[in-house]
Amino acid sequence: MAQKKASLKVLAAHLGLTVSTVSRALNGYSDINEQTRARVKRAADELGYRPNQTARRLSLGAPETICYLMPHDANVLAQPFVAQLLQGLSDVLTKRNWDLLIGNAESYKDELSLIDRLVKSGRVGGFVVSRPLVNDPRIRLMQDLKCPFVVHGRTGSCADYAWYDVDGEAAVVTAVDHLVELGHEKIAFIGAPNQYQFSQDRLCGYQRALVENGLSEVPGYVQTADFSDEGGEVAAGMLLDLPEPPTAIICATDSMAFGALAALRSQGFAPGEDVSVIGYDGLSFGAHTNPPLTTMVQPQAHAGRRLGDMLLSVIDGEDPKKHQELQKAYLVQRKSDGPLRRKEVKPTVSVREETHET
Amino acid sequence: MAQKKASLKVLAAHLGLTVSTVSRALNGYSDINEQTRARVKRAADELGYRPNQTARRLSLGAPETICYLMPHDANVLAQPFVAQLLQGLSDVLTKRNWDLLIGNAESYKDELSLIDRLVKSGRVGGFVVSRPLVNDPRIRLMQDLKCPFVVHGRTGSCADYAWYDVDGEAAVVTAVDHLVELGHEKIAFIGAPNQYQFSQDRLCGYQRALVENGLSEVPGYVQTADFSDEGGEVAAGMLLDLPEPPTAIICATDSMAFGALAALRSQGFAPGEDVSVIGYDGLSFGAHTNPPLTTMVQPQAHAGRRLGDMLLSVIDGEDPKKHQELQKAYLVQRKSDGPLRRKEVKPTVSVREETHET
DNA sequence: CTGAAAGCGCTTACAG
DNA sequence: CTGAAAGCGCTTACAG
Repeated sequence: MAQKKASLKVLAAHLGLTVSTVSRALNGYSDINEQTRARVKRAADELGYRPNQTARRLSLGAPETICYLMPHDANVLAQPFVAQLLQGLSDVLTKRNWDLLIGNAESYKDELSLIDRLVKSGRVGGFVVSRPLVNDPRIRLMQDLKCPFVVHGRTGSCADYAWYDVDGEAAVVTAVDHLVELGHEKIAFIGAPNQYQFSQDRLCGYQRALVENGLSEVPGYVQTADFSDEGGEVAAGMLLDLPEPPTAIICATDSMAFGALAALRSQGFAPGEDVSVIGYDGLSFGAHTNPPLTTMVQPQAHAGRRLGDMLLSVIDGEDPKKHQELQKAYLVQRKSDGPLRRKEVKPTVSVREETHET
Repeated sequence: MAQKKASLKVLAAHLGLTVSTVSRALNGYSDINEQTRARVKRAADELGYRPNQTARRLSLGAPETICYLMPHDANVLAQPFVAQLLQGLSDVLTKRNWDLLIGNAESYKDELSLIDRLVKSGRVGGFVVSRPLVNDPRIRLMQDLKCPFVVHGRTGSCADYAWYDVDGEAAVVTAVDHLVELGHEKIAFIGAPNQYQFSQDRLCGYQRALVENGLSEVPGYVQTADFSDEGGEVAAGMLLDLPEPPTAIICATDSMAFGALAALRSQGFAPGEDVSVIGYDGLSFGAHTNPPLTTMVQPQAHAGRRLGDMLLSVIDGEDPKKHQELQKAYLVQRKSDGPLRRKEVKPTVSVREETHET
């Protein structure tokens, strides 16, 4: 077993050199005799020396650490992207020997003070923030603090900072166009809470696509729900209770679409036949719903790595405006969409009970 | 806006005191005049002073940071518990002003060197490790390094360290008993890769329950698959191809159960009627499968907080053996289980195509 | 090419 | 009750 603490001092004593020579040898300074450097490196290996990062960072005046701000607003379980994002971020940071910190607060207010503390206490050199609000106080704070950051998503005005996003507006246009091609005209939309920019984007896509397809918006066809399946179920229920229920429903998230499918089935409609449903996210789990969910897939396998690269670039002093990346979502057709049934849609099957969690 | 750097030195100069007095005033030392302390605190507030944690930690010789080792073995997306766990951990740590670091490696080998580096470089004072192997080299390493840790799960010999686990053996016994009550005798088991201790535990539960119910193990009734739905689907397919296919299948994870449901449907069996399926995890998403999945629910809402509390206690010097906690899983019945059909099970429905992701 | 020294921003015995 | 000083383990000008 290696003995407890292998510091520069110990190494230096062991080698009959000074701390400063050892440090420079290890850090690749060119003014060190190559023979000396080799001796130092070997000794460092033998003693299992690992430079104390705390001391190093204090000396450098750089925390070499970035923080991922965990989404706290909604059910975290409905956000399977988090683990994947963290892996990608971590991959990028580990190569530089930087650390990835988790920032977690219970409210936006707490989150602001967390950010302030992390920056002013010198613990963090940059942030990644997901799913921003239309007008996001966290972003304003980080700008005030002049702390580098990159946004996973965008806000209303996103010209001045680095971001990585998927084009939600275009994606929903794609979904509407697809439904129109299938003959649908009564197309409804279940949106996410409107404080989120992505909710706005997706809603805009819906509205724009209606116009482009010469359809007019039917009162009551736009519902808003929280991210959960229950939210989607309730909202879909409202749609079905309308005097003229829609023949197709687009949901702003897959979770909500799961709920919409449940609502349809429990009222005796066959999703994908009587009423089409299209989700948004591309959760792999959607392959297992009843019927399997047609959805707009977000290509987010690389989001974490891209965000990490962008943030490191910004920290290195590059212009954040040069790091803005918009990805496209694409339609994956499973079984929850289908051609319009020309006859009037009425529940024909007997109403089945579906089990849901309490 | 607060001016850039409010250090102890700046504060002290501002107040006409020394750094050491200011430091002690802020840190609640009793030998400070209360009036002075009040002055200092007010000034600190006004200047937006936040103690530099890097310096503090260097001085204290304690990183005040713990690391969560991300599972890297399987599809991270199939591990929705990660985000929840991180939140719980973070909650506990934030209160103490400790940091939560993410450790991520691509292999166990890399992970070992990561652990070594994090400990020896003084960046981390403890670890949380999930889903241990039967004989886990990470645990041995942390023990060798004398670095505090807590295990989310257990290994074969778990007497000497702190852990938090759900009793997988008991859970599967519950599942088998339930199926036996429903009249099933031909009960199969799809296990997870056997290097994981939890796989062993759940398999043991299956075998023990068979014995306790006077059933004998049928050759081919135990399949092993990776965590994915595809794995479960393939394994279930093998079971159905047996000369005497089972009438009930228990899966070691919900993901695998999703695949098993798909396999059954694609071969024309009605899950929950022709063949019962019980999963393990309690993913809320299981309410949306076809049919909704009956499953053993792990109560893991508090896992993160408990693990955090335990780790902090161990770091504080408490005996790890005193921090071992075994939770019970419970059965949530949805629609994928049902009474044994006494007649011979044959696919009667025409074979339907199910869509899966590529 | 190597060494002696100052400094990063804290904490904490030790004086007075 | 407050101050002067040493130390945590590094980095990095500055000498020689």
